[in-house]
Amino acid sequence: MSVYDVFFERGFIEQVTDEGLIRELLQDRKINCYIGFDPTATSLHIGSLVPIMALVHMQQHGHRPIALIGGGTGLIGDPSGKTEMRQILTREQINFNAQCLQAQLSKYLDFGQRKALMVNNADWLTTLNYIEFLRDIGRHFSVNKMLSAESYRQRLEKGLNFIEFNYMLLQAYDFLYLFKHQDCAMQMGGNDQWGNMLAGIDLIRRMEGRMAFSLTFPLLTTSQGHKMGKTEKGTVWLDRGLTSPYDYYQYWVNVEDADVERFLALFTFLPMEEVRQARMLVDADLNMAKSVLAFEATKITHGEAEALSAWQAAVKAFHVKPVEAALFPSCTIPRAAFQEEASTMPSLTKSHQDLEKGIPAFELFAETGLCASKGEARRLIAQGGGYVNDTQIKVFDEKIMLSQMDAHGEIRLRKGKKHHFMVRVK
RNA sequence: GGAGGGGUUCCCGAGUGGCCAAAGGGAGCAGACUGUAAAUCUGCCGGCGAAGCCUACGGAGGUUCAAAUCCUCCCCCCUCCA
Repeated sequence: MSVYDVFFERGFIEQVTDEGLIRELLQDRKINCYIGFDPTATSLHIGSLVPIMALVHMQQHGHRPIALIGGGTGLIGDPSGKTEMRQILTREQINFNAQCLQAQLSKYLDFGQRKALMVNNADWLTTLNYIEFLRDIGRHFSVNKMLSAESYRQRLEKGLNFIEFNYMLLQAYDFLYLFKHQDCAMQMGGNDQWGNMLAGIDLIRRMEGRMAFSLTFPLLTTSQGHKMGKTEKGTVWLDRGLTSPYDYYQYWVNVEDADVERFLALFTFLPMEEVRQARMLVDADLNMAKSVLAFEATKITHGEAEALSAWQAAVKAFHVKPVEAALFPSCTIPRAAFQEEASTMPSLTKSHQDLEKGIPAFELFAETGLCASKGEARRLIAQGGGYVNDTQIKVFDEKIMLSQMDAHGEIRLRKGKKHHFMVRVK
């Protein structure tokens, strides 16, 4: 089974330039294939997981993935799919971000023995000579054609800066560069990159007289139409420092019913026969599939140990039904109820004396970060959303006392149904 | 370069001297109902607090008892013309 078949049955493919040829290519040869990642932050988020998984699949099938960090194009800003010009980051920021992303990608891909490559387009883009570039590369681009590209057309309504207008040329040049220097025959990426990819293929044909290929992934939205990963508030990062493994796990557990099967296919390596089992589960039983999804996804990003801890914490906090042995047999999630006390719930340590005096509940909620401010904590408690050890807090300044500590020296706080926090007493 | 129109709280978007911490929608959070789901209904949704105070309407000044609202200068964006 070729990686193309894998992509196909797992729902990775949105568009391809030439299905027949790409199918053959991936079946008959081992190729080099690249995806670009923008260094706009120190970490990638869930939105980048589809491309990452795609590269991992490529590698598993013996192809060589090339992860391109857009250290050079990041200086420009990609207008595709954006309604406004992106904020331009400084060179230092971009460089720093690029380093972070490199480290992050190493967790998914094996870069040893050139089994995968990491390149940064700053290496070749920042030394370009403007006049030469215009003469050699720019001459192949028709402005008329560029303006008709969807990615630019949207922006023409609101205004498009010249700097961004050049983005397509640079990305096309990237492809050409990798085609020539790394024998890279295919580019993959989100569907919003389609126009840019075609520009690269075009450029390669004009300048090298040879054929290159591209494949795009669907732009993931939840079945509610919300985009995944990147929201102002709830960005789910791949970096454990920005989104804890526990929260990461929780994100997947809370996925909408309608998305479970699709996400199992995209974000885990479970065999498709098992993934399809999700379809048989209805109502509350579907939560078992969500546990499996969360466990496997967390395992891939944070490792098995973290996935286990996150699962334990979830079992402890919610009354989770264990996943039946017959379901998803390839998944390594524990099948029995979990006994021991162990938790990766976010926690905080308070001193014995503080609790002897008692801490007003709203202050503690604000301090733990469960609430963003004391005002928010008051409102939360007033509305009945604050709990200590599963008991609803009645008054906003109710004192949290030492007497509420359990045998393990812990006091559990809860905001609503889903957000838990552990206060440890020292 | 010229003319016109804009920049409002996380986003969209009302507001043109006091009734404005600022309508409405979205997003978010909580409650009810549930299955840690969705949908629906309800409440909340700048900060600190008892009242009240502070911080906010692109930036800096000014007028006024009082300014998101008026004036001056500056920055940025859009449209049309060159």
